[in-house]
Amino acid sequence: MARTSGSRASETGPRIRAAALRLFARQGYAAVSMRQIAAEVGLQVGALYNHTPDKQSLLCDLMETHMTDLLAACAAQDWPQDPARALEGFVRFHIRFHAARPDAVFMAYMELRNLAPENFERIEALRNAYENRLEVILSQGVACGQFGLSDVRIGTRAVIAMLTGLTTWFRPEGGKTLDEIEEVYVTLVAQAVRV
Amino acid sequence: MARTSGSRASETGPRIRAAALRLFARQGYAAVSMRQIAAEVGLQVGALYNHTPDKQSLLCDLMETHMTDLLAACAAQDWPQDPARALEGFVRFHIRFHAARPDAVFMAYMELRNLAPENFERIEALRNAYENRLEVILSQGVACGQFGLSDVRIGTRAVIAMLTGLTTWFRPEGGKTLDEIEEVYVTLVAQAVRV
DNA sequence: GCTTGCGCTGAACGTCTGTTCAGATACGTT
DNA sequence: AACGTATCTGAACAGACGTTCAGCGCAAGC
Repeated sequence: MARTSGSRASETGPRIRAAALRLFARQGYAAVSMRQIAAEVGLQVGALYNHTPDKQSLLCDLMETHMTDLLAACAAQDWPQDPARALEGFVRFHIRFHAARPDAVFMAYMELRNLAPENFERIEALRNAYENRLEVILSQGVACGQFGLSDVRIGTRAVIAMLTGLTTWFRPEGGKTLDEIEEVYVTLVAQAVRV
Repeated sequence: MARTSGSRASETGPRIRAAALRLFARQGYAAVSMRQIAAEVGLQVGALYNHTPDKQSLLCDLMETHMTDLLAACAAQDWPQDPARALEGFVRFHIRFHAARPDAVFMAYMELRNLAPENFERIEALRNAYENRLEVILSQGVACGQFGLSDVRIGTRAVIAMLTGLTTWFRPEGGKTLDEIEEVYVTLVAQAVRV
């Protein structure tokens, strides 16, 4: 046997990445084998290497794609000048974006340590660029006296952690809708930083 | 060759667990081999099995010990009746306890998915017992009108996430001391839940 | 309709995995 | 001083790992 009927690189590549993403998120990079990914897509192991140079690149590609998507979507928003409204917008944006792709978020969060050093640096830079968005909003709010935060850097990290933590327990079938949760978080964050 | 001079189970056991903890925290359970742990302690692989039935038990032991320590320390505190003061105490306790054992916290947070199902259930129950402490404080505060939280369950998780996230970026050699960070967090949390 | 080459299979590679065990040795006990 | 047990070494096990590659077949381009 050989080439399967209907096989095309333009479809197989994305299917491999989708399978890898799901498996990496659920079991962790180190615990997932290339054979497992291949089986999920319905291929033999060797075929994966027509679409990725190696396992590490697969992880790195997924991480970079996720972070790039995040930054692009973030940039596409129109951000209010008013810090309080910008902060509210950030909370809503973050929650919506992350709730829409739980696997990617979970993987991006957990698998940083499995990146080769040079890949890690690149991904971390993207992450910092995103967190910097929030930091700018908070520092503007502090500068104009709207926010009473005593340390912007710590505040930024605290808010990010609070928001990102949502993805570790939120399940669509749970009692609360995402809209309800969003409102709670908007209030929590707004109050936390108010003067 | 055989038994090494000065070898004793009462010392080797803890040394193995300490090495495993450090390695699991840094590289992840699945990425750490038994040979690696043995090398860290200065043993051959086989010797590990005098002290643990298998790799999974090693992980589970470490997780359970951590959670048990956490609950014991938490119970040993004397908690103020006043919800606002109890909340402040909880924040301080959580930060101090977790900052003192970063490896254990990181492992307990990241490796839940690598527990066998029956182990997972037990550990998760311990975790829930801890989070319940905070939930009780928050709901008491809401009940007596001190806190203006619109949803206690979501608020609990948000606060826990915010506090636990601290361990992913806090390094003792960083610019801020733990005391300074503690004060910022106390304020952030107090404001977030106030009416 | 023939040819080219992409994308697949199936098998193989060397290495590493967790775990077991016979044999050797140092320690605690007597 | 001699014994027995606790603890270690060193080697072995079967299976899984990431990666490579010769060979085959299908689809697209002429």
